[in-house]
Amino acid sequence: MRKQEQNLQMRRALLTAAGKVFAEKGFARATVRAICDQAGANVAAVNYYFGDKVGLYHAAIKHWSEISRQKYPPDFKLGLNPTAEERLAAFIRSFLLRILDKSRPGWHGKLLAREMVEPTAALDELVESIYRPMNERLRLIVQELGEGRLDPTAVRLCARSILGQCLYYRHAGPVIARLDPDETFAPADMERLAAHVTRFSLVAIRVLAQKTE
Amino acid sequence: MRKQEQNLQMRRALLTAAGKVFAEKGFARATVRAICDQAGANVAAVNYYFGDKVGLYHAAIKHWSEISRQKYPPDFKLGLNPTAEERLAAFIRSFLLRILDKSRPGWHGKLLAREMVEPTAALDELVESIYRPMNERLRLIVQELGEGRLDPTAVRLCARSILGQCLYYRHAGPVIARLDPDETFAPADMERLAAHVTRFSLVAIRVLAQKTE
DNA sequence: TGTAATGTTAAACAAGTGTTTGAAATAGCT
DNA sequence: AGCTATTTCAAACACTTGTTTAACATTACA
Repeated sequence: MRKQEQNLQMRRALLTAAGKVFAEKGFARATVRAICDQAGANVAAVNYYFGDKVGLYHAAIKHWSEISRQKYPPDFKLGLNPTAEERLAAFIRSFLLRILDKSRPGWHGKLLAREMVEPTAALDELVESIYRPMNERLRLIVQELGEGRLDPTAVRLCARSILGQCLYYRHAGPVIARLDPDETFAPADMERLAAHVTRFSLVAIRVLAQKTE
Repeated sequence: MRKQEQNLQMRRALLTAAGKVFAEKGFARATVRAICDQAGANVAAVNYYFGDKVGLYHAAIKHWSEISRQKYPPDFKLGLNPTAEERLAAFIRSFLLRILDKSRPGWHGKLLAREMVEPTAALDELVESIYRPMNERLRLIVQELGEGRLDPTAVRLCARSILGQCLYYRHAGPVIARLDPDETFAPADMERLAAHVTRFSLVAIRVLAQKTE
């Protein structure tokens, strides 16, 4: 095997193992030994390829957020000249699917949830590359839905109300599982979820825009 | 000093120190040494009074959730025979104040947020003693607001939409701070926040109840 | 007052952590 | 083939962790 391939292959294996272990255990409780075992590598591999544990952590977060963004673009299934309603529906749908993804790209959602509760230096970069653009996109949609009758503060609050409804399923997962143990989260359920959040938010924004005129 | 007093006093000191350190660092990164230093106790104190580290953790969670519940009853400032709208407003207000409290009782909010991301055995008890009653109370309010025109699934989804809007400020705090660095969370701001969530949810529930009839 | 129970302390322990090291193995290249 | 650069490996290192221990101090109580 060529050296260059070998290098890339081990890097990938480490990033994959790191994504899994960090998502499961968090930064503190994840051990480089567990990650290296998972990757079929020696304990020293992490230091050799990524300098140290936090280097690997940053690389893993960046890697999987890239993957996740590619899999769930925020304008998924949108035609040309979509209405604000359609854009809101697409935004909520892709956001929900992204943060609740249970496959590999879903590690990003777990990693991010942990960053929220216990921020590291990685969060600053994540906010700029992911959250700020996303937030801006959502605010434009809300603003358009309000037809100019919502002041900036109201727009911001409404955007948060939307994000909060989605993120609840990510952050409060364990509580939901205990309160409603029989509930499933199959693809069809996800669509129903997205539909609810969309309708709930849509009517609220419309009525709020009417009232404050 | 009497032995009994001494015992209670040290228990309290440890619970206070544990609340602070666990809330700041989480279970894994919190060290019993840091807690004992904070409490002015010897390293062996934790094992003497609470058996081991997890024993202290459980005791601290239970203790501060008790304190928090006493400080923010869900029917705060409600008169006799309140309307569903008033009960919703009171619920949201006290919930927001509770999870965003920055003083000692606020440790409960942080501890709970950590339990969501990384559940321990303590979560089961917390769900039964806190979340299930709270969820039930909220569902009744939503049901009444829907005037019987919302099926159980819709009621559950709406209740989650409300909780999600509130919890966003707790879970996404670091992101909010980076996106809107100038924003303050003084008492007056909290009231505005509660007012927004209440209005947003109220109109959404009302319109949704009309549409599905 | 004297014995028992209770609380406190410093020291040590055993296990696990991230990281380093220096030798061995492999691939690249002339 | 022979030399160099890169990658792998087992072992060890330095450190922190939760917990235990056994001596000591204090209070309880007869």
